[in-house]
Amino acid sequence: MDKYLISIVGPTGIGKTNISLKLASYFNSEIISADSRQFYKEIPIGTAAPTSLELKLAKHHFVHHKSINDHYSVGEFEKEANAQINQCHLLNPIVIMVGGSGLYVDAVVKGLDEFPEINPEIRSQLNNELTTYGIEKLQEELKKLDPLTYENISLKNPHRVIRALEICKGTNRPYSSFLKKKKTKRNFNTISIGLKAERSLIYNRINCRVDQMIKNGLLEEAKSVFEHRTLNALNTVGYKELFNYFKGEYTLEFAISEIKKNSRRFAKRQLTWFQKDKNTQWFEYNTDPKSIINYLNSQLNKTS
RNA sequence: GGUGCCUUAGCUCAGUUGGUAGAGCAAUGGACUGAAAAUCCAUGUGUCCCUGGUUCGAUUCCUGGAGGCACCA
Repeated sequence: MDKYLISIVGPTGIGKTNISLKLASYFNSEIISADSRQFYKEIPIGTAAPTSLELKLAKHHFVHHKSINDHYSVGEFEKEANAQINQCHLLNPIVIMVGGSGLYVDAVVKGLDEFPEINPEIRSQLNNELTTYGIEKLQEELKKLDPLTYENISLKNPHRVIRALEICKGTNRPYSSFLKKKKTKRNFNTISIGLKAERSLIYNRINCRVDQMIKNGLLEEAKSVFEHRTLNALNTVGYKELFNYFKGEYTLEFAISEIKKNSRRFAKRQLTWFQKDKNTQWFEYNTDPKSIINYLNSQLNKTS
């Protein structure tokens, strides 16, 4: 039988974890997480990571395998996840991936171009330049070093401009010269499943889930990592707002409503990303898992 | 019961010396190649409370009504 990766996508709070467990149980599969915040073991509550009980129901990878102090990137994830999927395929031709981070999902399914490691010093220098001279200075630099990228990216987006510049400076080659855009060959076929729901329903679920997180001890969790608040891993919905509360800039009530709002906006961005992929088969959030399994079986038979 | 003020976008409100209206927030659409729960771009959605009157024309002025707030009884 061919090897398969079943990729489950959808906005935050729609029930991806639950479906992934049902499918894992049916196919006796292991689960790869593609969630850029559930990697971090210090922040399980605010990231709605699978509970210890759920983690016991199926073997999970890339959940709580990193510390907020670790450097991690989508490039490393792509390599590790692929290695892990190949490993899992030795035991079972079907592996399940769940995740809400579109870039991370695509990295595994579609692949990224190869970039060399860049000394992090370069990025922090560019960030200093940004704060002292403004984005225009960086835009001019990019125009000189890589006119092609200058034409193609959003120049008002500091992350994009700095990423391109750090490659140019770190390699003495234009960023654009690394973009091959060739189809990455994988050892497996991917079947994409999307979970959807009416917008108002998604928003209600998000609002309720945030209240539940507060009851489950999100404040204590956020407090315990407050001293590390400048780390990238903590530039995360649910934490940054509470940090403002701890600093006295927000009332608790306002912080909570901001968490809800930012979660809603995050869900909207996820939908924008996932809707692009025309290969995804969409199901209502409350679809009986049996229907999804039927669909998957029909796809598995078709291609093998 | 009396007096005064208010009623305009989902919310808080501005405004039109009479020519059917605009801010903030919320919301919506989009982008995305190692920061991605990050970062960035774009977009105004409206019985201007109702009813008559004046007027070429009323959301705006006037009459009456409804609702809200405050003070006085």
